[in-house]
Amino acid sequence: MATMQDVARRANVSLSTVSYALSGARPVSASTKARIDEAMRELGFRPNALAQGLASRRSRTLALIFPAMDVGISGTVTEFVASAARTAKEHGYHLVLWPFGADQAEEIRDLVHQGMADGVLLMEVRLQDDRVDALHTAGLPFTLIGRTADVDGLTCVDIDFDRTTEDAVAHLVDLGHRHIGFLNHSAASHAARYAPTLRGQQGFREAMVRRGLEPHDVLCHESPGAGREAMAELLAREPRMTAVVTMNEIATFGATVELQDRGLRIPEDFSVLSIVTSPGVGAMSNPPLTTMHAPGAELGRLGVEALVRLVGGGPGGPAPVLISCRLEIGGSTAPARSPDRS
Amino acid sequence: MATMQDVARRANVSLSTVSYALSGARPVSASTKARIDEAMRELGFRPNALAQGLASRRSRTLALIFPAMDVGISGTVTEFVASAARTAKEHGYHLVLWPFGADQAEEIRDLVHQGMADGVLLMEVRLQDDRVDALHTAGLPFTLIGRTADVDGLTCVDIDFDRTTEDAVAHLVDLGHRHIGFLNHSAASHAARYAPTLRGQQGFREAMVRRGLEPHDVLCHESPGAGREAMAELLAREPRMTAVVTMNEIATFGATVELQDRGLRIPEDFSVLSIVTSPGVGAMSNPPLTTMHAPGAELGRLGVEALVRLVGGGPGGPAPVLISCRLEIGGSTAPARSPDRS
DNA sequence: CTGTTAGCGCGTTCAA
DNA sequence: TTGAACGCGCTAACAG
Repeated sequence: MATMQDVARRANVSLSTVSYALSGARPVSASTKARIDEAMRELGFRPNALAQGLASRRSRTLALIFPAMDVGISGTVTEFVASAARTAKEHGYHLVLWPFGADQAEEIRDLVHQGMADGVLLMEVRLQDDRVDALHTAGLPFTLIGRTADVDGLTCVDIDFDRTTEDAVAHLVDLGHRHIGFLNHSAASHAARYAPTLRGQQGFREAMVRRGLEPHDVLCHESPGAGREAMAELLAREPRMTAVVTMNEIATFGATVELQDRGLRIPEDFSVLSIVTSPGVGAMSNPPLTTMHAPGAELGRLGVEALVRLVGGGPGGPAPVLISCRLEIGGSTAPARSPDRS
Repeated sequence: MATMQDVARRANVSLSTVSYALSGARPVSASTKARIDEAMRELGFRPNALAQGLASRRSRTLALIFPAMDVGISGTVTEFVASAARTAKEHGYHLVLWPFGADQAEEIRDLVHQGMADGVLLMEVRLQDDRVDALHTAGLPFTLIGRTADVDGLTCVDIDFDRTTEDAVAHLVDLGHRHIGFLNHSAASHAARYAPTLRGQQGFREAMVRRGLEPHDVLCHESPGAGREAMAELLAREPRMTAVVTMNEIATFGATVELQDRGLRIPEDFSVLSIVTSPGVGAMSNPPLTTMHAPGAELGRLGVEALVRLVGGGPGGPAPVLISCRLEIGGSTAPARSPDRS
C-alpha cells in the first residue's frame, strides 16, 4: 500500500504537490503532474480513504438508515438501495447501511457523532419521526425518502401519491369505467398513520370526486384472504363497480380470485389496476396485471443527488421532490363492458 | 464533537489514559476510570471512527459487493442485506455497499486499496469469478455468498441445494407422489453456468434417482408464459405426473395456470412445491403455495459472522457452510390422489 | 508554480 | 498505574 510520501519521492516532488495534483486544488505544471501520475501508476497508489477523511473532515460516505423490517415483497427496497449505492458511487461517495428503526433515534445520534457519514438518507419516514429531530439537532445534512407531517425546511423525495392515484383513476375513466373501488392497505397501517395509506386514500377520493364520481375505498389487511373479503365488500357497496385500484400487493391476488369466483372475467368484465407495486409482481398474475410500478430506483437516485447537494453546501429543496409511479399496461385493464350512465 | 483531549482535560488525566480506559488494552484504576466515564458522558464523547481507523489500521467496516442487477422479485436480497447490516452492527462493524458486477474486478481492487474496508462479502458469486481473484491478490479477508467451482481455501456460505431439493422430493414422495417434475431457471442461466440452476438440477435428479424414480426436469425462462409451456412439456413427457418442484418464481405462476386450465385442481389433483422462494410469494397464489423459503437472513448473518472471524485472524471455514431452505407448508401440496405403482 | 509544516483524532510505544 | 510523544496518511494554510 503505497503512500503519498512514496509517490512524492519517486516523482521528486514534495508530498503536498502530490496532494494538489490529485485534488486539483492548486495548479500543477503539466510536466510535474505527468511525473506524479507516472509514479502513482507504477506504485499502484490509491489515497487512503480514512486519512483523507480525517484530514479533510469529510468522510465521503453517506449513510442510509435502513428499514428495520420490510413489509410485503419489497423488491422496491432492493431497487432503491441498489440505485442509491450506484448513485453515491458515481458521486464519489460510499454508502453505509445503518439498520435502525423509528425507535432508535438515540443510537443514530451516536453513530452520527462518530463522524463516519457526511450525510444521511432516511427512508420509511413516519409522519411523526424522532429520527428526524435527532438528525436535525446533530446538525448533519439529511434527506428524507418519504415525508413527515411537517416538511418545512426539510429535503425530501417521495412517491407522488396524488398524481399516482389521479393517473390511476384517469386510466380507468378513460377506459369508460365510472364505478371504481380502491383497495388500500390495512386498518392497522391507517391507525399508525402510515403515510402511503393516508395519502393513497385521500388521492383516490379526490381524483374521483373531481370527476363527479363516487369514491368507494376499503382498508384491507395484507393477505389474500383479506383481499377477497375487501373485494366482496366493495362489490356489495357498489354492485355496478367495474374496476378497482389496489395498493396492496398480496391482497390484490386475493381480490382477483374473488372476482373470478364470481364469474367476472379480468379484464373483460372487470379491470384491476395495482399501484405502487414492486417490480415483477405484475407478471405473477394471469392475466398479467396492469400496474403502476413504485419508482424505487428514481427515489434512490434523486435522494442521493439531493443529499450530495446538501453536503456540498447547496440549498435544501424548498418543496419535496415527488415522483409518480409509472403506468405499465398489462392485461388486467380494458374498456368498460357497457358504458353505463348512472 | 468532543475529542479525547477534551475528555482527558475534564477528567484530569492524560489523553492516553482515556484511550486505554476505552479500549481496555491496559489496566486503569477504578477511580480514574469512573472520572473518565463521567467526563465522556458529560461531553457526549464518541470516538471518531476515521481517526480510530487511521491509527489502528482497521476501519471496522465491512463491504458488501452488491449484485449489479437483480433478477426476479428479490425480497430475498432485501432480507439478506438487512440481516448482514444488523449482524455487522452487532459486531461493531459498519456495512458499506459496493455496487459492482462480475466484470468490475478492477474497480474492486481500487476500492480495496483505499483501505475503507477490513473485509468483503461477495454475493451472487459465479462459478468462475474474477472478483474472487482480485480480492485474493489484494490480500483482504473475504467471504463468498454462493460458491465458485473451486472453493479450496475460500470461506463460503451458500444455500444447500442438495438438501433443499432432497427435502422437496422427500416431502412430495412422503405424500405418495411418484412422478414428479422439476421446473428450473432458464436455459440462458444454465448456459451462463448460474450455480443455482446447475445445482438445483443436479440435486433434483439425484434425489429422484436415489429413490428409483425417474427425474423429469425442464429449463424455463422467467415468465408466466414460459412457465405454462414448461408445465405442458413436463406433462407431455410424463402424463402420470402428479407433482412439480419449481425453482422459478414467476414461471411458477404460469405453471399453476396451465394446470388449472387442464382441469387439474391444486392440490387435490396436482401438487406444486416452489423452492428457493422469496418471502411472501407463497401467499400470492390461490391456494397459497407450499414453499421452501430461501434462507436470505441466515446467509446474511452467517456470512458476516464468518467474515468477522476471518478479519479477527480466525480460521477460514475449511468447508462451505450450507443452509437449506425451510419448508413452509401452504395449500399447494397434498397426498397424491391415487397412489400409482408404475 | 512548488515546498514546508502544522494539524485531523486516536493508538501505542517508551519512560516514569 | 499513569504520562509524554510519535506516527497513521493526508489536507490546507503559509511561505516563497
